[in-house]
Amino acid sequence: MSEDKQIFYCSELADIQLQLSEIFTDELKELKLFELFQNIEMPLLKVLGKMELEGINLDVKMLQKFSGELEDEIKELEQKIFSISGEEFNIASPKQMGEILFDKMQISEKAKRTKSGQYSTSEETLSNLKGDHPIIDLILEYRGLQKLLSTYVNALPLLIDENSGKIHTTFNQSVAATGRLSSVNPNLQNIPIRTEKGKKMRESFIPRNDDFEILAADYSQIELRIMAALSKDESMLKAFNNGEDIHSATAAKVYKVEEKDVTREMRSHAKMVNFGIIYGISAFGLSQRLGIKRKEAAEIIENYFIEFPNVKEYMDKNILKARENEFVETILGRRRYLKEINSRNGMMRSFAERNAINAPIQGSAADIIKKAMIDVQQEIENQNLESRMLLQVHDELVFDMKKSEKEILMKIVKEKMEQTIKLDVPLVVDMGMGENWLLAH
DNA sequence: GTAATCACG
DNA sequence: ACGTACGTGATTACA
Repeated sequence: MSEDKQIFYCSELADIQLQLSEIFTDELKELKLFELFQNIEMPLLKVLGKMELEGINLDVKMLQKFSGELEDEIKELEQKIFSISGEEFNIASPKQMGEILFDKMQISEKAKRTKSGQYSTSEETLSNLKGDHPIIDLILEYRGLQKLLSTYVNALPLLIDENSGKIHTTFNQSVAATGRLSSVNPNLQNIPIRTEKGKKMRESFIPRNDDFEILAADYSQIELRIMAALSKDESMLKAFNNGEDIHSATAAKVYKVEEKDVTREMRSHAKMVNFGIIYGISAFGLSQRLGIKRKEAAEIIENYFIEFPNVKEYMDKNILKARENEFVETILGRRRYLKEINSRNGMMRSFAERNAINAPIQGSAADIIKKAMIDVQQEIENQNLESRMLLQVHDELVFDMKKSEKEILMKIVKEKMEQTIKLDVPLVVDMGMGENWLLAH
C-alpha cells in the first residue's frame, strides 16, 4: 500500500466512523455487536493498515538459489516418472495422472473417484497406495516441490514493492465467517513450515536489517483452552490449570490409564479427538483420521463424553441455542448466522450443527488475538518503540523486533496476549526469536 | 468460471 | 440411509 493510499484510507476511516455515529440509533448502540464493532473491529482496522504498510523483508538471494535447486530436482523427478510410466504427460493434470495410474498402469483395482467422476489423485488417495508402486512417492515428491516453487519460491519475490523493497499483504477483516482474518495478495498466513523444504521457505522471511530480529509469539492450545473455559468442564480446566499436556491428559482419561502409561499412539489419537471436538466431532470423521472402524471411533467419542460431560453439555447447548436464534455467539458477541440449522436436509443440518460448535470457539480465539493486537500496537506507540508488528497468523503474532528493545517488547507482547481477556484458564503464549521466521519458532 | 489439489491455523 | 471432521487462498488444468 502506498503512503498516499494509507493517508486516504485513514481519513476515509475517520469519515466513516463519523457518519456511522449519526446513523446508529441508541437502540443499536446497546447491542453487544456494536461494542465489538466500536471496540475491536474499528481500532483493529488501523492496526492492520499499519502492518500492511510496514511490510516484511524477504531474502531474495537465498530464494533465487533455492529456486534453481528445486527446478533441477523437479526435472529429475519428471524424467523418472516418464520412464516408469513409459510415456510423457502433464503431471500437473489430475485427469491425465489418473488415466496413467489407473487405466494404463492399473496400480489399483478399486480407484477412488471424485464428485465429478474423475479418478482421485489427491495426496490422501496416493498416500494410501504408497507401498503398491514406486511411482507414487515420485509423484507426491514432484507435486510438493512444484507447489513450493510456483506458489512461494518463485511467486513471492515478484510481489516485492519497488518503493519499500518489502512484501505487503492485505488482511481481510470481513471474509471469514468465524471472525478470523484472512490474508491475500499474497497470502502470508499459509507460508510452509511442515516439511524440510517448506521450512527453507520460512527462512527467507527476515528482519529489516542487522539491528533487528524476528519475534514470533503464539498461543498454546488456545482453542482447547476456550473450550475448557466456555464449557466449564472440571477435568479440562484442571488439566490446564495444572499446566498438564492436554493431549496426554485426554488420552489418560479416554483410554482409562495412568498418565505415565500413555503411549505415543494413544496421545496421537487423543490429539485427533481433541481436534475433532473443536470441529464438531463425528464418528465417521474420526474413524477416517485415525484409520479405524467407525464403531471403534464411536466408542472413543462415547468415552470422551463420559469423561468430559460438560463438553458434551456445552455442545448440545450451543446447537439448541442455534436452533432457537439461528445464530451462535463468541465471547465478545460476534455472531455466525446458521439458517440451515433447522433444515430438513440432514446433511445441511449436520453441517450447521458442526458450525454451531466450532464457530464460537474459533471465533472467540479470533476475538482474543484481535484485542491483543490492538493493545500491543497501542503500547508500541505509547513507548515510541521502533519494533513493528508484521503479521498475524490466527494464533501467532510476528514482529520485526529491534534488538535493543528485546526485553520491553517481549514483556509487552506476552502480557497483552495472555492478559487481555481473562478466562477461567490461563492463556499461555510461547515466544521465540531469531534472524529469520523459522528460527523464531 | 469451476474443479482439483495443497499450503497454513 | 446418507455423507461429514472447522476456517481460509493460490495455482493449474480444462471445459
